[in-house]
Amino acid sequence: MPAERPRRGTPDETRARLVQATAAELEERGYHGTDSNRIAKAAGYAPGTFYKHFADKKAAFLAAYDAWAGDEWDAIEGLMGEGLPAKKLAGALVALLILHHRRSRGMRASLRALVALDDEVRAHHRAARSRQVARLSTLGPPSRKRVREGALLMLLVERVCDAIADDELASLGLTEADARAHLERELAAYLGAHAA
Amino acid sequence: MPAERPRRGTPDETRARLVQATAAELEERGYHGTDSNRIAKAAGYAPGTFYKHFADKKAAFLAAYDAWAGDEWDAIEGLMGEGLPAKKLAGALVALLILHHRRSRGMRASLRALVALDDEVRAHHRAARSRQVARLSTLGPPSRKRVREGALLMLLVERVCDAIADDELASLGLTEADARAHLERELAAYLGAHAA
Amino acid sequence: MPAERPRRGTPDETRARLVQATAAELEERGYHGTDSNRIAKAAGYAPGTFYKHFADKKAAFLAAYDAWAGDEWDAIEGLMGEGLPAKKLAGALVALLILHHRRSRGMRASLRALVALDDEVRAHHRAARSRQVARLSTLGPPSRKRVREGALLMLLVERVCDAIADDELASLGLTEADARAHLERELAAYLGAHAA
Amino acid sequence: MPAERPRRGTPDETRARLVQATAAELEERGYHGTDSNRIAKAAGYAPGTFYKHFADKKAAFLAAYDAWAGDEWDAIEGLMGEGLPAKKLAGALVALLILHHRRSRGMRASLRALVALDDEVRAHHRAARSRQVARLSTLGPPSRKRVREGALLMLLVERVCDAIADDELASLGLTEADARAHLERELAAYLGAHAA
DNA sequence: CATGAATGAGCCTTCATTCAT
DNA sequence: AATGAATGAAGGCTCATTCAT
Repeated sequence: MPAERPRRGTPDETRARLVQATAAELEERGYHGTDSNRIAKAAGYAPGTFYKHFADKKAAFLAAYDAWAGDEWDAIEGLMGEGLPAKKLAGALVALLILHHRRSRGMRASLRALVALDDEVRAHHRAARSRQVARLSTLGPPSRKRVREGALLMLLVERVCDAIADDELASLGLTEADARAHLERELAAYLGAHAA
Repeated sequence: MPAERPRRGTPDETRARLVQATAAELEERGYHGTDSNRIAKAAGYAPGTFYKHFADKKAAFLAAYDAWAGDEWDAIEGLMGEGLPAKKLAGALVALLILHHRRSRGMRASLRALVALDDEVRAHHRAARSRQVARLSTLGPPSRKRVREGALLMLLVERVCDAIADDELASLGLTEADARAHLERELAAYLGAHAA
Repeated sequence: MPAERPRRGTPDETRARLVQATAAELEERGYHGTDSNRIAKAAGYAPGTFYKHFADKKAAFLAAYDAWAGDEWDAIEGLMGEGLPAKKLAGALVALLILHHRRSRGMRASLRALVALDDEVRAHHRAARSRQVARLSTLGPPSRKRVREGALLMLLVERVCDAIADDELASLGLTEADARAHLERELAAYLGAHAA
Repeated sequence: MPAERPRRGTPDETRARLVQATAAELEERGYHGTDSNRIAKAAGYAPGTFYKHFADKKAAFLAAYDAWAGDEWDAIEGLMGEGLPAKKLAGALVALLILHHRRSRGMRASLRALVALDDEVRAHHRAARSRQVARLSTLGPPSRKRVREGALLMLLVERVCDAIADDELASLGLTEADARAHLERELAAYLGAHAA
């Protein structure tokens, strides 16, 4: 389904379309399941255009990852700035994160595979991680202990959201309600302690 | 390093060597980073031999996964059968799991990528998961609540062990000691409640 | 290093800059090692500009070749018009030619490859060759024999200068002094016979 | 014209066919004018087969070059071992070399282009050169002076044979008879001096 | 006159898989 | 049971060239 293509546009628009097409392809077929020609075509361009905007396939992947991670954290911060009470906030955050993970199963799966095997992707991911922790720290008094708890909580939340997004729960004997409730409880505790 | 192998042996020996070579290659280069010829050579066989023992590359991967998961759970059950007190047991389990994860970074990364994108691998993985939960249930009184807690704990443990094995902790502002302590605490709580 | 250039100028200036950039790129990377976009950028222009001035890549190559060959023969004639004695003249000529070859390794290598395989380049080159022989003939009494000797001498000089410029001598067991001396002797003999 | 292909042969035969096809393609279209798929097909094989025998396109080129240079020098040595008188020998050598060059215009043109721009090819060529000079030295008393003369003669012979093979003579105002006579004279002088 | 985004054919190379021996 | 030469579809990437502005 080659999208309607503008015969000429600003580089930024073109790049944005390619990044989006990359994300969509990643979602549907994963990093090793698509190819740059396919991505270009999905965005409405010829193969060569892809390489005017990315040095290689990996670069497009990283750009899509950055866009995705950026969106997620913008949404998180937006939500946390609304001044909701801990319990409500926890519920809203969990809902937000699950939604986000549901929309990025393929990307997250590819990310893990590449992080484990590719040094460049790994370095990129680690840097993004550090930035996330830093953003987390700005959301409250950054004591060493709180950062520790926050980071560990992030890992839990991430893994459980993945399990939900990947329909893994049934095989674990869990329902989505179980999982949500657990996350909300843990999050509320973390957020409440901060408020206290 | 094409292993020097007896060119003839029982089919089971051959298959076992191929499975092991698959695991080793997976570890070093990941599923998309190796190829069946390479695996065959590493095991000391010709390319054709690989396809005498596996229908395709994926089948070899699944066999390697099964062997790996089986080993892990055998070790877990062995440890839990030793009758250690909750705290000691928690420490031993954490050590065991970290070790196991360290030895299977590549396999686990490949697993996640394939589970998310490949229906066959997903079905296989889900079945294995259910078996793991079942094994967990036999270790104590299988109340619904305990199974739930156990499953959620498994997810946490899995994710944190991955972070340790993948050297992800530093980017999260954590030390390995932090992570271990957290897991041991959670595990001990779970195991202690059971004992009571 | 995209040269900073006046974006507007007379077409001739633009063309001259492109020809020069072509020569420079040819030198550094050879005909098949550069591309028209690169040449345009090096000259300070956009890709399209290249094709406003040359029908295709080959045309730019031929223009660069013509400029180069023209320069060389102008220099040769300039030197020969100075009325030096045969021996001195031979020395000066050899020095001049070596210098010229040193500055055009890439161009000469590309030339040979294209002449052998491309009819258009070949025809162009043959025409240039004939002009060179004609110029040579004007430098003395154009007896058939002398033209013959001159042409054969040109081939020797060309090949030995190439060997010098390409650092090929060592592998032949020769020093640069050997090669120079040989050329100077042969040239002096040719020139001396003419004077006589 | 995909050649009749043996469904299975010894690696050496296959490789030999590929080397020969490489030489033929080089001849007809030059290094940058063919591609590995085309060579494989011309030899009667699929694309993948090419890469079972050569690491890359360059390796096949070098193999073809080695075969060509080896053949030429074997023929030269064979001739020189026949004990012909200097004059006859010179004539036979010139005929042999011209024939050889006529059959390898494309290869020689590609060689020069690659030697000038590719370090690996250059190193390979230089090593071959040294071996040729060494072979030349074994053909007579290896005084420094003789080696020098021999090497310079090699350059002349090479260039003039190229000019003959490339039909360059006419544009130089020379006939093939002129060129042959010149080479024979120089060669006979070199060989005669040795005999003396 | 010059731009530069876009093109798309095509090259180099890989690798899961087959099959005659 | 094992071999290993061979396959061939396909993927990553390049680059000469065009054309709307």
